Amino acid sequence: MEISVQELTEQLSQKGIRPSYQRIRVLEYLHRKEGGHPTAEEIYDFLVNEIPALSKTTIYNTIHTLTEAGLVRTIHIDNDEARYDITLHNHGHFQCVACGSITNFPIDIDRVQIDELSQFEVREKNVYFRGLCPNCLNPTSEEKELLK
Amino acid sequence: MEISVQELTEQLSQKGIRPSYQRIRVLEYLHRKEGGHPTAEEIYDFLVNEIPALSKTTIYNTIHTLTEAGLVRTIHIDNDEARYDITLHNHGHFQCVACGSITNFPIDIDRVQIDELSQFEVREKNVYFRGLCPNCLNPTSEEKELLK
DNA sequence: GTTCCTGCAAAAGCTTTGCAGAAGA
DNA sequence: TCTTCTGCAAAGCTTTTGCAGGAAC
Repeated sequence: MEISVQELTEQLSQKGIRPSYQRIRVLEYLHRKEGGHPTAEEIYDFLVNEIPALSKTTIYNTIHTLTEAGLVRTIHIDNDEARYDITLHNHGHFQCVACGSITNFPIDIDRVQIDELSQFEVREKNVYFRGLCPNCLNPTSEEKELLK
Repeated sequence: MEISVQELTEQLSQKGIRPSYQRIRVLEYLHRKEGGHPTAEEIYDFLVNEIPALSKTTIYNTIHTLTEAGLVRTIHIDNDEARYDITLHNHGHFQCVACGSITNFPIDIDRVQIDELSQFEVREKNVYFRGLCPNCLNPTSEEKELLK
C-alpha cells in the first residue's frame, strides 16, 4: 500500500518536524523499502538521482531526527553499517552471516515483561538472530559455481 | 568463581586454538568481567599494564578467534564500539540511553522457535532492550547537581 | 623448516562536527 | 529578522589490512 506525500507530511508535522522535501523523500523511501533495512549509503544512492545536490550529511541528519521522533528504527546488527527501517512492532531481524541479507520474522516481544526490569523504563525492544539463510544453506548449482 | 589458567588453556585447546599467553589473558579477563561487556579499549587498557608490548591489533585478532570458536559473544548494541562477553545463554542486554550502562537480564530466548525460520539455521540469538535505567530515572539529589 | 602468532604502522570506512549559505516562519 | 535546515569539507574513531619479526611445533 502506497503512502501519500500528504500522509508523510502529516506524520512529520504531528511530531513537530518541519516537513522539508528531503525529509519527506527519506521517509517515503523507507516506507517503500519497508522491511528492506537499507543503509545510509543505499538511501543516499537512490535519492541523489532525484535530488542531485543531496548530501550524505542530510541523510544522517534526517535519520537522526526521524529516529528521535520514533518514526524510524536504527538496527545495529553488525559492525559495518547501521541499517534503518520504519518503526514496526513485534518482529525480529535475522541476519545471514554468509550473504549479509536481513530477514524480518514475527516475534511477540512487545508483550514480554521481564520482572528484573521492573525498575527500568524500556523504550525499545530488539531481537537479532544470526545464522544461515535458506539460500546459503542450499545454494543452487549455479550459485555454487559462483562461490568457488 | 575464579577460573584457572589451566581450565582456560584447556578451553582453547579443545577448540583447536593455540593457548598463547595473550589469548589466555584476554579470555581470563572476559571471564572475570562476566556480564561487564567490556570494549576492546577496556580490555586493552587493563592488559597493557601486564603486557607492555601488547597491541590493540592482538586484542582484535584474539577476539575474532574467540568469537569464531563460540567462546565469546560480540554485542553490537549501539554504533560506538563493539562490546564483548563470554558466551552466556538465555539472557538479554539492556542499555540505558542516558548513561550507556549495559545490564543483563534473564530471558528464555534459546527455547523460542519461530515457524517462519524453519528453513534457516539459527546460530545466535540476541535480545537488546534500550531505555532508562533506574539510576537515570530517579537520580539522587547529588546526581541531579552533576547533571545541571 | 614451516606454520602460526604478535604488533607496528597505515589504511579503510562509517559517522559526526564545524561552518556558511539558503530556506522557511 | 530570526530560527531552522542543508550540504560541503574536514575531522574523529573504531576496526581492518599489510607486513616483518618472532615464537611454537
